[in-house]
Amino acid sequence: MRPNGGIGGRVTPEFVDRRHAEDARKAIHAPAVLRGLSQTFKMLGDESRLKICLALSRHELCVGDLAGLVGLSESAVSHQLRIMKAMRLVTYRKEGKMTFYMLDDEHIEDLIRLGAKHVAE
Amino acid sequence: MRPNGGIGGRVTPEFVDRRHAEDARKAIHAPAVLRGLSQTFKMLGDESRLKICLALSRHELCVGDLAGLVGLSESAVSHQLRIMKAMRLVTYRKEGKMTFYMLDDEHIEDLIRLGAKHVAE
DNA sequence: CAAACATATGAACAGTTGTTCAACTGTTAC
DNA sequence: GTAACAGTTGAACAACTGTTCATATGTTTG
Repeated sequence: MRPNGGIGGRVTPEFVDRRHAEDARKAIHAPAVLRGLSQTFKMLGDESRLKICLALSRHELCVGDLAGLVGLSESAVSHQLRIMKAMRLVTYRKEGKMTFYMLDDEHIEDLIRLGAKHVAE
Repeated sequence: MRPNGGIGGRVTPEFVDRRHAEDARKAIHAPAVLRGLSQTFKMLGDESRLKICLALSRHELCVGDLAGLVGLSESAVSHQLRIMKAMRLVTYRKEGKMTFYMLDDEHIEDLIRLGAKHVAE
């Protein structure tokens, strides 16, 4: 269960502080939830994707305008949008030769707003 | 300002939807805030770091116990803790040969809790 | 039909990331 | 002192990530 049988590192097989460790164990979510959580944060952990989310927070936008706003090529934006779509962060609507993207989840905006509070320290 | 002068891609120099683009521009934070935001999310975007944050949400813990809880070597945990310390996510307290780490910011827990809501869909 | 446009996509590439391994520092106990 | 322990650190490496470039798809206009 505990890796590192190497030269340095801990040898003791049990926890130093059993009570705290038990509490901590309970605080760690199930693997599936954990994966989803970290993936959601990872999506917002990229500056380009974060900008895309912010740009879409007001209205839907086409890929070209999105590219202009975030300062990326349309190709790069399109690649990111595909990932974000797969992660249920955005949806799209087709109209002629254009594709309009919009946020798929209102929670995302709350998440960014709360994150901003942390940054403001 | 808009990259991609290549073969494919948009040629139009202006925004298709000027109103929406203006609104979107306002919604995108200043570069410094943006960087801080994405870095904060990136910290939580790694499953190991996320587990460490969750484990520390109840009590302080020493490196060895932390390693046991998240299923990593102490070396790996120590490396992560160094990064998290630099990002002001955790602080530490030394006691003899042990080092006890704790969360440095109560906002982080709120952020994770809100993220969990998104995952629950 | 062809040309112009908006977007999508695949391969390739550079840069980053997280872990491991080995060695090292500092502390406690004998 | 020395041995055991707890933690830190640097180098190395594989895996992943985001962008670019070229090309492809589908739509509208003449």
